[in-house]
Amino acid sequence: MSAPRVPVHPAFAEWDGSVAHARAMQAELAKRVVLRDGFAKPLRTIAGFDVGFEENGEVTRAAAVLMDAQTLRPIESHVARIPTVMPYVPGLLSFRELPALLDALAMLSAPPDLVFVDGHGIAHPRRLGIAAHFGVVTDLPCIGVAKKILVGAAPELHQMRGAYVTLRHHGEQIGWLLRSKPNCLPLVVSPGHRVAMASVGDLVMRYVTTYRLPEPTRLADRLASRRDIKRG
DNA sequence: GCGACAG
DNA sequence: ATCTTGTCGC
Repeated sequence: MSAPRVPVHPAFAEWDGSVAHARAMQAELAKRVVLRDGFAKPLRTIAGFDVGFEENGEVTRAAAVLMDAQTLRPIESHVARIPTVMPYVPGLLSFRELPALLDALAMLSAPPDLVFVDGHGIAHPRRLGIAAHFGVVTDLPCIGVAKKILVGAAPELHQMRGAYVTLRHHGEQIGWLLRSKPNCLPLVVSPGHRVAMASVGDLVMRYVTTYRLPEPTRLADRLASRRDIKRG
C-alpha cells in the first residue's frame, strides 16, 4: 500500500487516476443528473464558485461566495487551497478543479439553495461538465456559467441584453448562449443538476447587474484569481 | 491524419 | 488558468 501524494477528496476516492476511468465515471455520473427544477422557491441564498491557481499552478485555489438571493449582498466568502492533483485536460476539468471546490463548499456555514459554477453544466461531450459533476456529488441545485463553448454550435445572437439562442450538440439542446451584456461575447449557460433547461436563462439573468458575469460567479472569480486585492 | 478544445 | 500596458469602442 503506497500512500497518496496528495489528499484525495472522498468523491474521487474510487478514481484510479487514468483518463479512461475518468471518462467512464463521467458517463455513469451523467445518468444521475436531474433536469427538473428542484430548488427552494423563493430562493433564500445562492452561491458562486470558481477556481484559480498559485505557485505556477502547483496550488489550486477555490473560492466560494454565499449571498442573499434577494439583496445580492455577500453573506460569507471562503478560499480553499490544496495541492494541484492533475493537469488541465479539455473535458476532464472537474477532475482537476472539483476537489478544491468541494473543500470550499464544506467551509460554508449553511448550504445554498442554488449554486453557480464557473464552467459548463451538461454542455459537455458526455454531459458532465464541472457544474453537473458538482451537482450530482453534492445533490445541490446547480447551474454552469461558462465564457466559451466546449462542444456544440448555435445560431447568431442579437446584441440586445437578455437575448439567447439554443446551443446544440448532436442535434440535442445542451444549453443556451446568453447575451448578459450588450456588445459583449455571450455566456454559455447550461443546467448542472436539479434545474430545468427552460429555467437556466432566467436564473442567470436574475443575478446579472452591470457586468457580463452574474454576481455569484463574478465575485467568486475575483476571489479565486485574487482580483479583489489587485486591480480591477 | 488534422483541427478543436470549459479553466 | 496565468504572464501583463495601453488602447479601441460603447
